[in-house]
Amino acid sequence: MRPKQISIRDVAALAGTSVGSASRVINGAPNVTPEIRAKVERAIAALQYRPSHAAQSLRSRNSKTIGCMFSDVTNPLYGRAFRALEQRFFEAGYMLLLANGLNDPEREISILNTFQLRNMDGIIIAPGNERHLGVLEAIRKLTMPIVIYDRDIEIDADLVQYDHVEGMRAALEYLMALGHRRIALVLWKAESRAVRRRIEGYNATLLAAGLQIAPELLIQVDSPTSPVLNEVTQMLNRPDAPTAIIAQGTQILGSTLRAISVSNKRVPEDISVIGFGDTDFATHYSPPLTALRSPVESVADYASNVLLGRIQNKQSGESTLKTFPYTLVERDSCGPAPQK
Amino acid sequence: MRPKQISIRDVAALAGTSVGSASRVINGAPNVTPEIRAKVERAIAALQYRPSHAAQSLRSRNSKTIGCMFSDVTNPLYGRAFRALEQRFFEAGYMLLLANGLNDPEREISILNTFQLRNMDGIIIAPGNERHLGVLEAIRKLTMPIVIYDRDIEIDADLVQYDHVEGMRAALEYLMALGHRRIALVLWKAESRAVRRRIEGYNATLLAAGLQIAPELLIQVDSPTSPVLNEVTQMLNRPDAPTAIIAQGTQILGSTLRAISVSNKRVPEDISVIGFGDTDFATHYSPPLTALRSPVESVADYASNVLLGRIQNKQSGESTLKTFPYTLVERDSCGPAPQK
DNA sequence: TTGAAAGCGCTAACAT
DNA sequence: ATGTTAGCGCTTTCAA
Repeated sequence: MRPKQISIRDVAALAGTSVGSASRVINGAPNVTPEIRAKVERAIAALQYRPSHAAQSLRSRNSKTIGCMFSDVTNPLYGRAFRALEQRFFEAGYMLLLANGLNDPEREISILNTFQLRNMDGIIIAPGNERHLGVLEAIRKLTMPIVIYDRDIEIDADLVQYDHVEGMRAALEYLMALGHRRIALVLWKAESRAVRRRIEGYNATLLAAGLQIAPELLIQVDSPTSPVLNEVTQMLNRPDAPTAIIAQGTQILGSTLRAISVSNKRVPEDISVIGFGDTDFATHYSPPLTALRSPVESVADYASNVLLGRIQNKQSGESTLKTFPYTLVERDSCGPAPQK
Repeated sequence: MRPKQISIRDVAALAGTSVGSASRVINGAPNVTPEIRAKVERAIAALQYRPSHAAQSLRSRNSKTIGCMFSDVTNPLYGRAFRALEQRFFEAGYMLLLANGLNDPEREISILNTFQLRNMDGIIIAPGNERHLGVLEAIRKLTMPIVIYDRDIEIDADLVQYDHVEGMRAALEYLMALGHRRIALVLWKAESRAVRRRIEGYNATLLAAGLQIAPELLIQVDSPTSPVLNEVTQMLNRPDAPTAIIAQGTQILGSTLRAISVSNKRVPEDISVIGFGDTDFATHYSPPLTALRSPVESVADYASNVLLGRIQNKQSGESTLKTFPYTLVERDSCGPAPQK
C-alpha cells in the first residue's frame, strides 16, 4: 500500500555500510573516513533520503523546537518579537511553535502543558496572568530551559524585560522640560508587569519633580475603545485638563487621539501626546507621534542566545536577568505647554 | 541519572493490564471494559502519566501539527489570520508551527522542506513568491494536505482567497457615487495575487464606468515609506490632482495620509480616502478611515475546517476553491467630490 | 475484550 | 573507524 518511506537502513544498504556509519555521517560525527562519508552521501542523494524527525526526536530526546507563548501575536510588539525570534532560531535549526495565550489562564495552562508534553527544547513565554496560581504551577512543572519575556515571575528562569520605569521617566521629563505640569497617563487595566512598572515610574517621577499626583489624570481602562474615548473626553473637558497625555499601545493610543480630536483640541498645539510603545500607528499618524520605542529585535537576539546557550551546554548556570531601555523617539506630537 | 520518564509500560504495570489495553484506554478505543478503563485511568492519574508525543508521532505517523507559512506575521492581516487559525486548531488538538517567509524564496523553500521533513499533518501557506520555480517545486513535493492562502498557484490544493476585484469595484463605485472621477490607487509593487487583482478590478471598473484610466493615478511603490510620500505628494500637486485615493495596508496608507497632510489637504473635505484592508490604524485614525474589511476570521474558520477534513478523512476529494468578499466599512474619510 | 509481540526510524553504547 | 544491537515509547496487528 504505502510506498514505505526510505529509512536509514536503506541508505546503509545502498552505501554498503552499517546503519551506525550512516547515522554518523548524517549527524556529522568526526570519526568517519572520507570514503565511507562519500558512499553514504551518495546513497542519501540517490535515495533522496530525509531523516525522520519523529524518530530522531524520540531517540535523542530533543525536538529541535521552541515553544512560544505570547498573549496575542496580533499585538504588533509581540509580532515583531516573534518574527525576530523565529529568524534567529530557524538559522540555528529550530522551528517555533507559537500559541496565543489570549490572557485566558485555562488556555495558558493548557498550552504550557502541551509544550511539556511535546518535549520542547526550550520555551519563551509572556503569560498574561503573572499571578495566577495555576499558570505559575504549570510553568514550574516545565522541565526545559525557559525565558520569561517581560514578566515578573518568581521562578528559576532567565528573564528579559524592558525598563518601563526609566522609559516613563524619560517621557515625563521630556514633557516637563517643555513646561507641562499636568500630564495624564492612559493605560490598560491589567495585572501586568508593564502596567505596574509604568505607573510606578509615573508616580516616582512626578514625586521627584515635586509635582502632585492627581488621580484624575491616571486612567486605566479594561476595553481599548469606547471607555477610553469617554473617560479621556471627560478628562479633557475639565477646567484643569492636562496639557499632555502619555498613552500606551495602538488601540488605547488611537482612542485617546480620537478623544482629543472630538474635544476639538489640536496635537501638539493644545495638547502633547507621547505613545508608550512605538508602532506603525505612531509613525504614520498625522502628526507623527513622539513615542517610546522598545528594542524588540535586540531583546529577541539576546533571548535566543540565552536560550540556545542553555539548550546546548546543558549545564544550568545561574538564572539571568537582563533589562533593556526604551528610547524616546521625538516626532511632532509634543510642544511647549500652552499658556493659560 | 535521569529520573527515567514514566511510560505506558509503567501505567500498564500499575494497572495490572497489558500495554495494549493501556494504549486503548489512552486513545479512547471503544472495545475496553469499564473495569479496565477505570484501572488504567487510575494508574495514569497516580503516575501523572503523559504520553510521549514523539513516540506517538513516530508510530502513528502523524504529528498533530500544522505548518503555517506567511510572509510576515507583523502584517496585521496575517497576524489576525494566524490567531484565528491557531484557536481553531488548538481546539482540535493541533499546534501550529509558524514561519515567516519574508518574501525570500530561499527561505520559503527551506521552510517548506522543513515542514515536509517534520511530517506536518497539514499546511497553510501564503508564499510571497507565487511564480518562483523553486518555491513551486518545493510546494509540489509536499505530501500532506495543503491550503493555499490568497495566492494564485497552479497546484492540487485547496484554495481560499479574497475577492479583490469585487472589493475594488465596491470602493470605486462608492467614490463615484460621491461624484469622484479622478481616483488614485496606491499599492505595493509586488508580483502578488492581491496586487494583480486589485489593479485588475481598478481598471475594469473604471472602464465599465466610462472613465479613462490615467496611468499617473496608479502608483506602485517598492518601499512603504519615503517613496510613497514623494510620489503621492507629487501627484497631489498636479493641477489635475485626484479627489480620492485608495491605498493599501497600514504603512502605505499611513504614508499616503502623511502626503495628504503635507500637501495641506484635508480628509475628507479636499480628498477622500479608502483603505484597502481594515486595521487598527484605519479604525483609530482621525478621522476614522473608510476601509475594505476582509473577513479574516471566517476565512480562517473555513480553512481550518477544510484542512481538518482532509487530514481526518484521508480521502482526497476534488480540490476546493472558495472566495470571500470584502466589506466596505463606511467611516468618516469620504465625502462628496469637491467642486472646482 | 484482552494480551503478546512486532516494529515505527533512529541514536548511542558497546564490541570489534 | 566501523559494525552490531538494544531500545526510545508507542500503536497495532495477531492470537487467544
